[in-house]
Amino acid sequence: MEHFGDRWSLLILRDLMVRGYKTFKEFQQSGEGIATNILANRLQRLEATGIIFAEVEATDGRKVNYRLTEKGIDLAPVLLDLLIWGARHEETGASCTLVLEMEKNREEVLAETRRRWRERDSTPLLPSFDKDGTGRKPARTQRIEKSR
Amino acid sequence: MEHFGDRWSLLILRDLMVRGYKTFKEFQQSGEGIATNILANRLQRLEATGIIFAEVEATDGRKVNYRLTEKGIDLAPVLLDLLIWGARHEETGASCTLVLEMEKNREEVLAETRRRWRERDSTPLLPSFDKDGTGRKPARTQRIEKSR
DNA sequence: AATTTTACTTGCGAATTGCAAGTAACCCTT
DNA sequence: AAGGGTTACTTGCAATTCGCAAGTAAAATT
Repeated sequence: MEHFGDRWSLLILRDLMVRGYKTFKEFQQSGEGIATNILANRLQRLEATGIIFAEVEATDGRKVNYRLTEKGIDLAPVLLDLLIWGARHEETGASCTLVLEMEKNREEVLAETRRRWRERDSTPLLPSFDKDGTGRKPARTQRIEKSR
Repeated sequence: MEHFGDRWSLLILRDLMVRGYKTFKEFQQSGEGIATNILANRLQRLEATGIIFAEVEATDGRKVNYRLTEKGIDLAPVLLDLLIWGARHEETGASCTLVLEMEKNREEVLAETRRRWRERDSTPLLPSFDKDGTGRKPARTQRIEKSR
């Protein structure tokens, strides 16, 4: 529990899980403006506690991709519940209705999230975080809903 | 999400929800040793964001009981998932097996937790936190399990 | 009336954080 | 193959926050 007792660790995990961020630069530019020394420190700590791990990208030796370990993937329920709570009680801009839809399909969404992280598919969980205009679908959540 | 971005807020909420703590003094003596000025500040912040509220005890004008609002009660799933994650991946002393039992009865445990908080019954959710020797049962979790 | 209990403040040194700048390795272009 | 750009950090310092010890005020107990 003490791993999340700071301003940034939870936000980094959210970016990792919900948005599809992987690299130092992506986290750094993630809106809230984390200082680079703090970001480096938090990534180290999360790695030291076995929640994430770093791997150098094969095609580009500069880039380090941060990914969730199994221990990190197991935090998915926590993050999802936080997302749901935020959607219900805070104004999170858009995507409230989508998140609250997810609540009904909690187990399916979690299974899909876990599956995607295991096979290193880091498509954003929420479409509002897919701002690059590629139009990728955000996790097939609608499809999941219908397939019950 | 930024409400929990510090070392103590989550711990206070855990004490409030899982242990049955209500008063300033209980939080202060809660093991980890929070400074009184920080505790006062965090209680104020949690109250300002509508997660808890303070009420003076009727029978003793000195005591202030901190209680969860509906918004705070809605954080129960997050805390439960954190508890489960901790039981699985960290050494939490005792009660690991009990917490992992709760995972199977997630909905029942949550319903019971919400019910108890609504009617202001602050019996500790976990027996390891009932150290006063009164021998009160810790939330009837066994009973819940059998009543499926 | 005096002491104790409870819930806080206040002041100050210590630790943490944020900001700006710098560095090193790697890639890409010419 | 040399220069410039990109990525992932580190370093130094100022500003904020935190932690500790002590103090205060109101209510209860003796």
